[in-house]
Amino acid sequence: MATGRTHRPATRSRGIPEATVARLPLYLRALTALSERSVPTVSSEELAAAAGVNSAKLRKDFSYLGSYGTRGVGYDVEYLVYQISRELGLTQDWPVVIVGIGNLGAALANYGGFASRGFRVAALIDADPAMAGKPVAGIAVQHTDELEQIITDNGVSIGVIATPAGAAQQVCERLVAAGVTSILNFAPTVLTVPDGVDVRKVDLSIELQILAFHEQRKAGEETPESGPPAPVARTTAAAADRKGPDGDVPAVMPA
Amino acid sequence: MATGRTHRPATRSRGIPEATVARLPLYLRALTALSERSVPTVSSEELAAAAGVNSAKLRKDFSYLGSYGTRGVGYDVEYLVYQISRELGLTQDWPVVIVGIGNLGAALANYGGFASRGFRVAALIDADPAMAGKPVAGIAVQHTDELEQIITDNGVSIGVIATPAGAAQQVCERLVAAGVTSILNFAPTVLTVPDGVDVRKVDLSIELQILAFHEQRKAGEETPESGPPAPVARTTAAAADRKGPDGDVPAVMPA
DNA sequence: AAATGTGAACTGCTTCACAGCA
DNA sequence: TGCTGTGAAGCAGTTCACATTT
Repeated sequence: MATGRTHRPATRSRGIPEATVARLPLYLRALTALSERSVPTVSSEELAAAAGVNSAKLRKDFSYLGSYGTRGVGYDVEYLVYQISRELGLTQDWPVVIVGIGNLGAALANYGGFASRGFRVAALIDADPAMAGKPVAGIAVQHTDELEQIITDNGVSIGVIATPAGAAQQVCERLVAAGVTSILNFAPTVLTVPDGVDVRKVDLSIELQILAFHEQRKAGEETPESGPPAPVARTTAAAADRKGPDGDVPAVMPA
Repeated sequence: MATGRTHRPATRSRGIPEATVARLPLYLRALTALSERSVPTVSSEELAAAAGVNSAKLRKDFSYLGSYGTRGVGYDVEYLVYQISRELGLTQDWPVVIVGIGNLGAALANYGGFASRGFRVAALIDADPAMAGKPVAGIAVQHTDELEQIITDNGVSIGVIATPAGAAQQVCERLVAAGVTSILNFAPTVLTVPDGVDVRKVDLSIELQILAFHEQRKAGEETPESGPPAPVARTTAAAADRKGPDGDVPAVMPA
């Protein structure tokens, strides 16, 4: 096997827990809003509410960065904005390429919050020759043939994949071979990458399916009468010859 | 305070851990691919590889659903597809509305994997009167005024928010008031919802920022010489009057 | 008096390793 | 023999509660 991991092994990075890192952008966004309203200081309680977390967690998170608060007062907004930005590596500019300029790729290219905070769209790349040269979000689309050249010339280390699922792994391999070490994958596929390359995925249908799971349970609980929704009696029809502890066999697969 | 939580409190749902629920769609996708290739059975090892997880985790996950495998053999692909679909609530059809038909909303509407597996786009809604009536992905966009009517008439319980950040909370409240109990939020805002409503968020810039964090660390480690990247000497200039244990004050906020 | 920073307890998730079964 | 299913151990993340500091 090619020994490609798929997710970062959740190793603490320089002592900051992964879960904390994932919340820093949230805090940063809340702090930026406060900063724009010229609010000078904020308590863990207030900031936590704005970020949608609880205050103990927020304080613990900040404690990994250092002691940036003042007891009895709170946190200096501007100072924290800077510290978190620096911790996240946003004081430098990250050139990013987007591969696959369909509906989604175009939406991403047009997304404003992109350029604003440390990221810059260095190039848009698509496999369709008819797209080449067309401007999307003010940037001319380039053909996939030039992918390696673009990565190298611009020192790109972050790539966004917005291609169809079938093309994603191959695009991924070309990006990695050309020097990209962080990938944000919107294609509904598991990407296999070498060690040292980070992949994060965004997957609409997975999110919907998770929602459907909980939605289904709500429907089952409906009657606010019995406590737990009762084991739900999974046996619906003839469980017959199946070995499952319960459950029925479908005649035909749904969907 | 309005006592609105933001995230599900990670309560085990009918005994299935949240982390497991989040992986079921992944297994389902891998299994569906096997099913299409008419593969009859699969081992935990093979399936785990296809889904990008390790096999012990997969077996543990499946053990929460029941004993659906056969020792010495593996899992029956068709049977598992059905069991997972049912567990996720995909044997029924979920009507979904998408609010905010900009670049992103249109991309979502056009996304194929949507309709395929248990979800159906019941309506596209936008606040721009000029959009009303225009077909996107074969569906005529409707005006926000009709939101409540649409939700009620179609029995919609899942809503997708793809509006600008400023409009998201208000749209969210209208959706919830009209009966929606699950929301997938693409707007970069923290949504506040009443208990009983699930929110999941998809946020491009958060994902990029997390990648940037790790990318920055890679750059710091570059020289594979010293072990840990050395406390990085956070003091760059005059730390002066600041109380932080170290760290410098920026003259002007970056970004 | 107010709010941070943190040890300690707790909860949940992952991994191990092997007993049990086909 | 081969592979599942699962207790038990280990690890990461969250919450509690309070000593500490301004």
